[in-house]
Amino acid sequence: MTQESRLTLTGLAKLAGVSTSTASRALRDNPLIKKETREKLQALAKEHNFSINHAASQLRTQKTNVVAVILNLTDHTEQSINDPFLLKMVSALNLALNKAGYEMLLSNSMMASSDWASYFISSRRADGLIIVGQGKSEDNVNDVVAAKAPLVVWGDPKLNKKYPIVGSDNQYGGYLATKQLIESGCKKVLFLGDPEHAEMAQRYVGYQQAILEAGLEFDANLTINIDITSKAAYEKVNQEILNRGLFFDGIFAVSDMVAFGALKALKERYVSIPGDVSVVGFDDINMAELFHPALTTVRQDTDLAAQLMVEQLISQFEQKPAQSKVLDVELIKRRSTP
Amino acid sequence: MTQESRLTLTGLAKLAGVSTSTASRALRDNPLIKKETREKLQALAKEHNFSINHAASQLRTQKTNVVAVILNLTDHTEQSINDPFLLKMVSALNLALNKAGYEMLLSNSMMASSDWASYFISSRRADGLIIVGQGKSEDNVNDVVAAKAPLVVWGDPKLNKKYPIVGSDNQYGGYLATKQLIESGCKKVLFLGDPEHAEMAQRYVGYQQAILEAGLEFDANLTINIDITSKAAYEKVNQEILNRGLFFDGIFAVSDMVAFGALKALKERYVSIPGDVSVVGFDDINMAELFHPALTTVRQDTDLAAQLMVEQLISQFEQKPAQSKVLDVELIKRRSTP
DNA sequence: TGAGCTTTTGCAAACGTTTGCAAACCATTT
DNA sequence: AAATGGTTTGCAAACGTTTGCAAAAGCTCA
Repeated sequence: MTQESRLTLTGLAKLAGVSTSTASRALRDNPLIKKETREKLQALAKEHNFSINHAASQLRTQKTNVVAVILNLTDHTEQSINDPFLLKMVSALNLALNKAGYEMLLSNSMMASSDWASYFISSRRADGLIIVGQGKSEDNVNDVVAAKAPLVVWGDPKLNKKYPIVGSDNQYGGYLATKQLIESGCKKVLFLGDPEHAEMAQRYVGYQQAILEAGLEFDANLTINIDITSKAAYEKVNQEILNRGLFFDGIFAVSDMVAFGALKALKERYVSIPGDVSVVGFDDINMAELFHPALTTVRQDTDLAAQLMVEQLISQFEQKPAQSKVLDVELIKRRSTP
Repeated sequence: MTQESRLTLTGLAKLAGVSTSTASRALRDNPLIKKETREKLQALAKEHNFSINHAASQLRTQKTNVVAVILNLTDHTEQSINDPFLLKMVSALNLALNKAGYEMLLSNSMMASSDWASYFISSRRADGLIIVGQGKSEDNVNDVVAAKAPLVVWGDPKLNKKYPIVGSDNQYGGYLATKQLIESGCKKVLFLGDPEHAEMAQRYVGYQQAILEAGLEFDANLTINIDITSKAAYEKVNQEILNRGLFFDGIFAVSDMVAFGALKALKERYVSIPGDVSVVGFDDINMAELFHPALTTVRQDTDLAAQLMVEQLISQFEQKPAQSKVLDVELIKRRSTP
């Protein structure tokens, strides 16, 4: 036995010579109860190392104080679970949730493969859902909306959906990145990423915008569609150079990891950076500044993002309306551009 | 209202024309119930999108099916929450737990600042605890042990504690890394890390062992004590070179992140790698192979680790004894050593 | 037909909280 | 001394499951 029959609230009450209801109220610091009584019980609880049975409390109050965070990576073609940016997001969410008094239940999309709403919400495992990544399909998310579950999504906030989305200003980010490359003298800037993925699509729009604005002509051959992983980037860049030579002088990589993959391929072929090719990434993960050359990139503020997502979720708990939020992005200039 | 009064098990039973108890058993596929009845109820449940109220179930069964994972990072002097290795560990644990039918409650040490056992276990938030990182102090962990809570720790398994520890063979890892450096011709190998941190201490032992075995003499000046972050490594290596010149020809970095920091400093000073200085890291995070030069390092198998930790925890749930487990490590030779 | 089995179902009592409502208490005031 | 009003407490009924035990139903065989 791990535990000799645990002290219960009723037990604690008996110890203090009061009723269970008084004990309950006292521990929750309800002002109905005389102050001395409250203090006495709280002290007693501490002394006996008592803590409320959460399951019972949940059952009675219908509140779990838990938020489920789901990494929505439909399959291998997308950002991998190991993408540091996603993990950074998770850890920021963890912090923000704890600060707001919620626990975080972390789930990959395996456990509740499809029906998130019924698995997490109607089964009372969590009060709300934070879904990281819109992925390419939004069926899962729509189901959650249909079930009227409290929900916030990390994705592209410009999309006008029926649910609140928090995300960076991806279009402007793509614009900034590409503009920087063009201003460094690049004439043929590669777009390296997946233009069908919601957030990346916006970055792609920004990329095109910057090119047109600079009076350059848009060349579809410069759009390279790959999975958003360093591996895919490495392999594709390698292969492209092999097949077509160095037909570009700049790369806008849709994420830092993609940029790293590209850089690796370039270095192996002795392409000078930023001499022959300049590179700009997206995210500003920790590694960006450690890398050699330090990566010029577009920073996304994960801490603020997490905080906003939690705010929007909590406001739904309180039956208040929630809104999508657009986060400012910032270009961080380092050594992969001249 | 998010939800019109939810369907309950009793409701479902009524719908099917059976008693609540029958419904309960049917859904849990209890062979006591006739097969047709079971199938009928399971179908009905699916149709109405019913799922058991987890809180009620928990209360009745005293089982949560949740495991709390705690990142035990005492303070800023230790590995940061952003260390990719830790995050990789977390994601591996998530997978392993889900596979075993458990949910993962992720916590930094903020929420339940000290009394983990009472916060998570006696309050029935989780069935067991997985603590990642022994840190420098084990007071918290000892409290959990005293409360007889099911527990597994990721750390140094050679330490003979009263609780099961899963971890790599750190001493052998340190030995392998250092031996590799010496065999590459290094005569003065730096130990870069924190020799007081449990796991690192073992790596340090291995480092010394390899040096003595090779007939070199141990030089305390080559032990550089720093926080286990890339930033600390970068700054310290920079400063050391400034003060003492290039007084070493090899670095055993206690983690890949530390290695990256060191590499950055070396590159900025135009030290050739591995020409002038060879470097070996520890962990084999994804970035190790993307980095330039690709990092020679000692791989820790996080997937296997996670699986073992979950196994050892579950065996405690079943009142069976649990043991510490030592994981094999493997030297991955790349380009930062000749 | 009914005794004796086996299979299948239902009753009712938990699990440990929280909370609306009523009761008890206490200090004032008439 | 009783009525008044405010403060502090306790009663008892939920919340929605699970499960030991007993009862009902179905079957076989004499």
